[in-house]
Amino acid sequence: MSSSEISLSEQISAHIRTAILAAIDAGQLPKEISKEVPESISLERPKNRDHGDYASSIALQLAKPSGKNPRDVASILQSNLAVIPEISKVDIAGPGFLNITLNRASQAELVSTILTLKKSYGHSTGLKGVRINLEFISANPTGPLHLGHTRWAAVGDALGRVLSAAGADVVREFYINDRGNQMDLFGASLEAAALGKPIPEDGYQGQYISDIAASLVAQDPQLMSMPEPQRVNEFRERGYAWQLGDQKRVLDNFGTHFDVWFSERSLHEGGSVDVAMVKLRKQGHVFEEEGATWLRTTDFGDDKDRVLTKANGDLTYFASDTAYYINKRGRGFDICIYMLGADHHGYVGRLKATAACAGDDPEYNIHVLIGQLVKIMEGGEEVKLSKRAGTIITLEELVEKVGVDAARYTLIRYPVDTPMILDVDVLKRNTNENPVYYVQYAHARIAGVLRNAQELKIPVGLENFDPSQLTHDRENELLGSLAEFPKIVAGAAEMREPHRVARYLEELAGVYHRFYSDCRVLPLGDEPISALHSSRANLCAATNQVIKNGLDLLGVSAPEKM
RNA sequence: GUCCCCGUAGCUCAGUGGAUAGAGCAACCGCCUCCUAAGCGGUAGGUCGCAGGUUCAACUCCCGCCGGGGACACCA
Repeated sequence: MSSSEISLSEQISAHIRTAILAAIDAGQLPKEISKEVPESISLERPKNRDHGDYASSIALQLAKPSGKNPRDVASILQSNLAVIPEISKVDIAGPGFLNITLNRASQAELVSTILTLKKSYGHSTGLKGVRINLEFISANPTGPLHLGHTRWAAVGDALGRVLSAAGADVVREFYINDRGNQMDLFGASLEAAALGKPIPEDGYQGQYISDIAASLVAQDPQLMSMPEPQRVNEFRERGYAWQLGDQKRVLDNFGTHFDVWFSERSLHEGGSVDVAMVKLRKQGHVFEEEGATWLRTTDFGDDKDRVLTKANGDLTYFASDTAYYINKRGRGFDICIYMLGADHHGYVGRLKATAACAGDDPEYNIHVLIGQLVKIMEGGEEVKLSKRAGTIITLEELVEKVGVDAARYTLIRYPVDTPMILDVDVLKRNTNENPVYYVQYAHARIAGVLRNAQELKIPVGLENFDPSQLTHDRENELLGSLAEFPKIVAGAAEMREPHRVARYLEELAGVYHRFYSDCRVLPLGDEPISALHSSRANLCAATNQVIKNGLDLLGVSAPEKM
């Protein structure tokens, strides 16, 4: 790996570690602290610019074990670090922070790195070789995708992209609950609607049922004259196909794509349930009681044991879920990520216990994300949603109102474990209130500058880039932000929190706008073209690459013009 | 009753144990004879729900309260 592929902060971090070990060898620090020295020294970017480009609190951490004053420890490290070429100065501040200021030219080399790596700047290898099954949405094929599904459609897709960028081998999977009572109710509801009869008790209401029924009959009028039970079965199966096709179409328009559409039926027909049962029995956590077959999930912290097979011989949904998990692991996935709605939070304990019953590590092999509710505001008040009354907002309706970019971006920029309120009126506005425009505008603005640079025949490209030109504080700030990107992406992947990428982009856009107001990129009037113009244009190009890469991770477009 | 999530500026919310807790909006004051003003600068706004504990260091971790939301089936 060439040095340009290791970030400057990683190099500094490694230098600090070397400096500590050297100090121990030289007897400046006691030998006993060797085991206290972390594998990688964490650096942070100080909020306050007076505190340098990077800061480390390592001296504070090592002070106690080495029996020294933290400022003395810092002072020993300071002299060992000062000789490193990339570092221009090291200050000791406060109780013993090491504040490191980088040599500006070496920091500016980042522009070359970004413009060389292009799309892959921000990719990492933290999850290399890890096979991840990412399951999200998994709606019943009995109705349109609603607001809750939409949150997952955006966040799940972004998480998939982020995990891939971190090197993981990701398969996105949609589990189709196409088996059981709900499907029968769906079929019966369609049939009733077609015949003009009242929808059955607990059946599916809503205009969409009559719409589907009508188009099924229009496709094949003979449906109406079929004998029972064939007719209701046909309504169920054709309705299923219609609805699933509709969900696929809507998700496709939304930019969310799945690698696997996994049918619950296939789980049963393919024998996965039997395989799972055998495996669980072998692990010794299955027992019979009161005529039912149970899984002793309480062995692993669940609050009660769960039924696999009911007394009447039917399999429970829990049995399907369990078999599905074991099936995923059987397909070679190391980590199974589930993205579930808040109403499923009771599942977390049992899913983890299930994994443990199957002999897996519930802390590693399975990861459950619980998404909180999305409320929607329009015209200054909350839109009351009720499935029964048919006032649901679908993914498609939301996209019609605000567009794919605004919908995706807004849904992604909040952590999923907090309830969010989505204000339709704000999303229609092209102002700072709507952060997606703030970020996209930065991209469009830079694209405009670069177009002008080309027209003015300013030499761009790396052969015209001189890092020593970039000495302005704003340039330094911008370079610092650009350097953060790979860490942000890796952290977002590790924590399964794609919203961190969105927040970072807002920060980066802000830093760029400030740079833009203070640092003129293109020559003014008759000013001759200089190396500074070329170097700044390259800095702009690098910034745009990073914004583009970030927006790509969110599935949001990066417009050239606005 | 048990479990999960939340409580940070007037509002909507960020904040992986670090220094003076941040952003956008709303309020007020400024900045376009020249690169996109969908932008930038400034002022004002805080007992980080309350009380303990751990730590050199707590909005962050632990314990207990208070307040808000949600979940608890041989339902799907």
